[in-house]
Amino acid sequence: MNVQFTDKIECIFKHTLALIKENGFHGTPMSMIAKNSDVAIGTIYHYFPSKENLILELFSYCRKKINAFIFDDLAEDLSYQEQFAIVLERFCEFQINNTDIFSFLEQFHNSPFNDLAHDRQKVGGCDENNVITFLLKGMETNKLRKIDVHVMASAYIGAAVTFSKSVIYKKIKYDKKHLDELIEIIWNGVKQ
Amino acid sequence: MNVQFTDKIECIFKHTLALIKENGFHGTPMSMIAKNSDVAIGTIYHYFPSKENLILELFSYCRKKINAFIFDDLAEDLSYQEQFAIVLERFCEFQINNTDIFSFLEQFHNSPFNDLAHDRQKVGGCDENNVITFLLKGMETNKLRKIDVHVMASAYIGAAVTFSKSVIYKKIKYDKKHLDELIEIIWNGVKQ
DNA sequence: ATCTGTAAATTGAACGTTCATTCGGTTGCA
DNA sequence: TGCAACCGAATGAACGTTCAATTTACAGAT
Repeated sequence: MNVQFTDKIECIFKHTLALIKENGFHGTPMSMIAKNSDVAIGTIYHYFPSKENLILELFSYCRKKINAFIFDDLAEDLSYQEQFAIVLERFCEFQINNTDIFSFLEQFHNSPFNDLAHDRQKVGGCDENNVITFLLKGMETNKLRKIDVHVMASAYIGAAVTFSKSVIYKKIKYDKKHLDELIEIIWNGVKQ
Repeated sequence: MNVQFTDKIECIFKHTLALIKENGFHGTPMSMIAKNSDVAIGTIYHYFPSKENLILELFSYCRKKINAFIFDDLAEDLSYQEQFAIVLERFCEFQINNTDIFSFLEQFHNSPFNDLAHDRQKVGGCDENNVITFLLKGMETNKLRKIDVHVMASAYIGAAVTFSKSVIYKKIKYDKKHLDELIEIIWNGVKQ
């Protein structure tokens, strides 16, 4: 299967995300994906051998997007604490501005599809290795307390995921004040 | 619809949970629920007008269970900090020991069913009001910092949910040491 | 430029399966 | 006797997938 994304495949991905956010996995038949993407059903099956494979490829596509957004161009010259805040902020920002991807990833993680994804290295839709590596670096340089890194990652990512959901469901307004409060809670909890 | 749970309805609920955890919403037909519960399909439709209604009632059932487990008999004579730790611990313990309920609630929250649940008061499957009330009490008595209570709830519940997932997916061993680390992170982050 | 042959892309009607739901009938109990 | 609980084969709609046919893309030959 071809994996450099042509316009057509990207188009199918985008409409699939929108439909799944609206109707869930089961609620979005291939026929609807085809219609919304302005292609025939046969075309989708030309690129993806099955619906399951489409979902799996879509998952991989989403994961690349979120990881690139969070970790690409992470200014190495900033202090660790500043980077710590930026990663959390980008994480929330991505989820809040890409609710269809966020919704898809959440559904994916809590479905049997999750077992089919070969690489199980993930927390909250984001490639876990990047987060773990980042936190370990903080421990080695004595910026963070030395505790189990997966426990720390739970607090870090878990807070971000739930905060984002609260914003999306309108329980929290997304502004700098609230974000800074969240970052401060976590930083106070994990700093050396 | 009758809502005092007979043995039969409880049996249907239990098997539905197990099946949904294994196969997801779409992967569990009514016929399979009937077979595993040792009743006829017609019997299920005698108690529930539709599959959707069954899911909705099941959601309500699960929510009552988790709330009762966490907040019933919460010793009022303990210090606030001790209660803070116990609520978090019970939250994690429930999820880890009831993975089928946890899995169902996670799927439910990230599906279109969620929009059908009338009362949207929830964080991480647990009735939000209880958590919010508990945290507000901590602020009023100067045990907790006075920041937006929903932000604090994000950190509190989010950490617990993600921690539980990490335990379930075997990234963290569930023992007192790890749990205490998690509690300490959050407590350090929010204490006055 | 024009033609030609081949492979890739695209189409959508048709197929077979699965599933939620129905309903006419049976059992058990008050 | 009546009513609620219970049964499961039958129904019909929805869905994933197939495939034979058609169009497009394009390289090489003229």
